Amino acid sequence: MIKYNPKKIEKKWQNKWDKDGLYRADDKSKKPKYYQLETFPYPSGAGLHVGHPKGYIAEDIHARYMRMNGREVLYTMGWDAFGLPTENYAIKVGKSPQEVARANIKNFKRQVKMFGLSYDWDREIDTSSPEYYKWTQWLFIQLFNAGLAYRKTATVNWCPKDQTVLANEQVVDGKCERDGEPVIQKEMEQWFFRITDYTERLLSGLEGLDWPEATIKRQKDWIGKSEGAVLNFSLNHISGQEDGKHSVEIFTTRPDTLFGATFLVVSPELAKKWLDLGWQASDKVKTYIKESLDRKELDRLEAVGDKTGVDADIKAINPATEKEIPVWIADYVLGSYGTGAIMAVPAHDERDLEFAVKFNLPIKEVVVPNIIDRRNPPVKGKKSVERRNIHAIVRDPDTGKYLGLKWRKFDWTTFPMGGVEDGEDIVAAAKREVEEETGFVNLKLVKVIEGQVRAEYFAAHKDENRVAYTTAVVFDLIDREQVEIDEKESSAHDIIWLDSSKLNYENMTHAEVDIWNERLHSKSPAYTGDGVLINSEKFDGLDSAKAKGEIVKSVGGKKKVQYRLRDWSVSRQRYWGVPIPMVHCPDCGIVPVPEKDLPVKLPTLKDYRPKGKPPLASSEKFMKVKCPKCSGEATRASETLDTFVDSSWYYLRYTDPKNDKNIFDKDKVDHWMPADLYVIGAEHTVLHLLYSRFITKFLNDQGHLNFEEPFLKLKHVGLIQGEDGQKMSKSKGNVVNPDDLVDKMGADTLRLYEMFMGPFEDGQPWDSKSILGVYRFLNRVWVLYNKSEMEGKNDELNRILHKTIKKTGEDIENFRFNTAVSGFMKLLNELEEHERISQDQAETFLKILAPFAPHLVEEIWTDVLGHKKSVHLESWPAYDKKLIVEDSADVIVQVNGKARGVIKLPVGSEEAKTREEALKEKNVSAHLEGKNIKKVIFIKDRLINFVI
RNA sequence: GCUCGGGUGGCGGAAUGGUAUACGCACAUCACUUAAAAUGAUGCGGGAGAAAUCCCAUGUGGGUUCGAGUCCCACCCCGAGCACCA
Repeated sequence: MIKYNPKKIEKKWQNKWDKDGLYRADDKSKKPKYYQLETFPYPSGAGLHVGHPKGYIAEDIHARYMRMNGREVLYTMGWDAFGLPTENYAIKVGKSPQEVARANIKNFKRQVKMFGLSYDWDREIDTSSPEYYKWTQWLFIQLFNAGLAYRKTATVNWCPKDQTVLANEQVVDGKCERDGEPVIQKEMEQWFFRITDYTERLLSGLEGLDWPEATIKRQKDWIGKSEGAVLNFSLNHISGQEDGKHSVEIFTTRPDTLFGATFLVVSPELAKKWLDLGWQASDKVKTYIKESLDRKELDRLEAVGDKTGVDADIKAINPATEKEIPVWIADYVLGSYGTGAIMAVPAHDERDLEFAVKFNLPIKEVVVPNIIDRRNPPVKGKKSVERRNIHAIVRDPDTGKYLGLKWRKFDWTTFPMGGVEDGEDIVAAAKREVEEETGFVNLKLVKVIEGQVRAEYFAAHKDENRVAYTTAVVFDLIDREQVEIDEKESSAHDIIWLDSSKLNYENMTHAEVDIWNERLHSKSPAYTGDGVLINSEKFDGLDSAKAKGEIVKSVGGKKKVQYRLRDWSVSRQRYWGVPIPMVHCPDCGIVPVPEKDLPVKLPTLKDYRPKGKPPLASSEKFMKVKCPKCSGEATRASETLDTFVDSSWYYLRYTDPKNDKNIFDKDKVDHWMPADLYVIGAEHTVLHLLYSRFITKFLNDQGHLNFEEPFLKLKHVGLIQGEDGQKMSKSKGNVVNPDDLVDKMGADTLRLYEMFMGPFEDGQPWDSKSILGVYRFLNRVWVLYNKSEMEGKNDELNRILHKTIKKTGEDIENFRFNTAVSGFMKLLNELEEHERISQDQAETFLKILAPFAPHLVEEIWTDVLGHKKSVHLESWPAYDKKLIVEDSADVIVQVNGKARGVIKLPVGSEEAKTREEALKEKNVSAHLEGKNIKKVIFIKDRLINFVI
C-alpha cells in the first residue's frame, strides 16, 4: 500500500485545480450568487505564521460547502500593499518600497497558495498598482466634487517617529497605534473626508445586519450620539470689560438639571480663544491655560480622576435661577467636544461632583428618583399629602444588627421614621424619631445618605396617600440606654433587630430601602438617573424626561444632537501611498486632476524618507504641473492618502477587477454585492468597517451602487497564540512557521487542526503535539480507503453516517468547525470497526470531508475510487431523515433526580411501559426499596424520574 | 472607573434544563520490534470498595426546579473594549 504523502499529492492537485479553473467565479452563472469576503492581508516582510490562515481556512471550507450546495461563489484574494510598515522596512534594509512590496506579495502568495484555498486568482488585486489606485484617486475626486473631501487647518495627531499625521482612530492611549510613540498635537492644514455627514445613516444602517453584537455596539459607541441641548449663559464681571456683553454656550444632555447648575466649566482651549479676543485674565489663569494646553494627550489621560482647574474670576448667570454662578477653567472639559464648555451640576454628575468637592463649590440637588410603592400603592380617592421624611438606620455595633419596627396593626417592618418639622435639622429629626418610637437616646451619627428619594404610597395608619421625600440617616448605637416611650408608640409596634441581609424591599415595607443599600455601597453619591424635579421652582414635581424639553424652551435654548465621531483625516506626509490627485493653482485654487490624466503615478524617488515635509514635495519633476483649468504654472498635492482609503472600497473592485474604463461595472457590482459573509479580525471593528460603510453609502448616493450596506454577515476570527499562551510575535520568539509544517504533515493536516483547536471566534494556544492527532486521523482515513473493500452494504453504518452529514452541514453554517471535525473522528472510529462499507457510503464520507481536507479527498476520490471528475464539483449529500431516527431510545432512570440506570426501549414507549421496565432495573429498585413514590416525572424517550 | 465576554480533567475543549468530562492531546500498561519510532489494544476527574456500586466535583456562596455546567442573585478571578464626550 502506498503511504500517505501529502507533500506529493497536494502540489499536484493545486496545479490541476488551477489549470482547470475550478474555482473561477462566473459573472453570468444562473446559480444564486454567494460573495465571501476575507480581510485582504497586508503583506509584511515577516511572511505568514500559523495564526494567519485560520480565518482563510474557515472561509475556504465555507466556500467549498456553498459551492457544493449550488451557489456560484465569489471568493478572492488581494493585497493591501501600501503603507508605513513596508516603507519603514524598506528604509531599514535600504531598498525601495516597490521592491520590498513586490517581494512580500510574492512570498505571501506562495504561502497562501500552499493551503489549498479555493480563490479565484483571476481577480487578484493590489492596492499599490496604478490600475487599482487610479480608482482610489477617482474616488477621492468624486468625494471632492461632492464637497465631502475638504481641507482645513486643524489640530491633528502627529507621530514624531513616523513623521506623519494619524487619524483619531489610529491613536491608542495617546500613542501611535503602530509603534507606540507618544502622539503630539500639531496645527496643520489637512485633507478630511466629511464622514460626519453620514452619522445618522451609519447608525441606522447597523439595524438588521448579522454582525456580532459587540461589534455593532462598538460602532455605535464610536459614533457616540448623544441628544441634548445648547444653552446660553450670559457672563458678568469679566475683569476690565463691560458687564452683560458676553455670553457662553454650553452643551448638556441634562437640561432638566439646569436649576442645579452651580458653576460653569470652560475648557482650556476655549479659554485660550477668549484670551486671544482680548480677555484680561490674571497671571494665574493664564499660566493654567498655557500649562494644560502644553500637556500631551497622554498626560491628560493619565490624570483622569485627579481634577485640576482654576477660578476664571468671571461670573455667569444661570438662566433658570437668574443667580450668579462662578466660571472655572479645567481640563476635564474637552475643547473638541460640544461647545467646549459645560454647566456643572455636581449633584447629578460624578465628574462635576468630584470637582465641586475639591474646590469647595456649592452642590444643589434637583432630581430625585421616584418610586411608586407596588405593595402599598396610592389609593384612588384618598387625599394626597406631601411630606419631608427621614428614615433612621440604627446599627448596634455589638451584634451588627439593625433596629426595626414590627407593626402590630399592619404587616409592616420599618425603620424608625417620621416627618421633618419645619426648620428642623435632618439629623435632629432622625434622633427625635428614634427616641420617640424606640426610646434609644445615645446615638452616634455615621452618615447622612446623600440624596432624597421620592416615593408615592398609601399610609394606612393615617388613611392617606403620601408623596414622601425621604432622606436616610445612619447611626451607631452608643449604648442600650432607653427612655420610656409614649403608650401610643409602644402599642403600635414592637422593636426588632434585623440582620443586614434583611435590609431590602423583600423584607421591609419601605420602597426606598433598596436605594439606601445601593447608595451605601456606591462610590459616588451623585445621582445620575432620571426622576422627578425638586428645587426647580415651577418645574418641581415634573418628570425629568419631560422637564428636559420644557426647561430648554423656557430659557430659549435649542435642542442639539452631538456626535463623538469626527471627520476622517486622510492626508499622510509619507511616500508609500496613493498620491492625492489635486493641483494647487495660484489663480484657480485647488483643482482636481482630470479623469483622463489619472492615475497620478507615484514617482520613483531615490530618497523617499520623511523629513518633516512630505517626500513627494522634494521631487520637482513630480510637483511641477500645468493647472488643469488655466494651464498656468501650478503644483501638485504632495501628500499621500491614508491606506484605509485603499481598503475602504477593495471589496467592490473584486466584482470587476480588470475594468480600466470605470471603477467597476454597475451590473457586476450590483450582481455580487453586498458581500454575504465577511470574516475579519476583531481589531478591525471600528476603523475599516466604518470607513467602508461610509464609502459604500457615498457611492450609493452618487448612483454607482444600489445598496447601502456592504457586509451583511460578519464573523470574527479568534487569534491563535504561541505555545506559551502569548500573542505570536517575532520578539517573543514563539512564532510557528507554516512552511515547515505543511512540508512535513501537509496542508490538510494544518487545515483540520486549526479548525479542531476550539471555537472559531475564540483564541487558543498552538500545540505542536496536538496537531499529531489530526495527522493520525488523516492517515487512518487514507489507510481505510486503501485497504477496505468497497463492496456490499452496511445498514448499521447508515445511521451515524447520515447523522454526520446533517451535523457537518449545520456546523459549517454556524462556524462550529471544531465539533464538525470531532464528528468526523467519531464517524471514522465507527467505520473502522466494520469490515466492509459500501461504495456509496465511502463516497458520502469523502464528500463531507472534502471541504476540510480537499487534497487528500481528491486523491482518494480519483485514485482509489476511480472518478474522472473532481470531488469538488460534487453536490453536498442529502441526509435521509428516516435513517437518522433511532428505533430504540436510551431512557435515563432517575430516583430523586439522580441517575440510577439506563434502559433501552422502543422509540415512543409510553409512561406505563417505561415505568414497568424501569422498576425492573436492579439498581433502581434498590433505591426505591420500601419507599413511597410521590411523583413520577416522565419525558418520552428520554427520562423517567421517581421522586420519593 | 464603566461596558461586554469567559471560568468544566494535566492540556485544547464537548454537552436542546435530563447519565458532566464527547473528540483529541499528554500520560500509563500491553502487543508488534533485538531496540526505538510508527502502529494497534486497554486504562485514564477525586475518594471508598474485591466487585456491584456509592459519595464528591463544572471559580465561590445562595436561590428556582423532580432535576442546574446550563436559569436567577451576590461575590472572586481572568480576558477584551471604552476611558473625563457633559
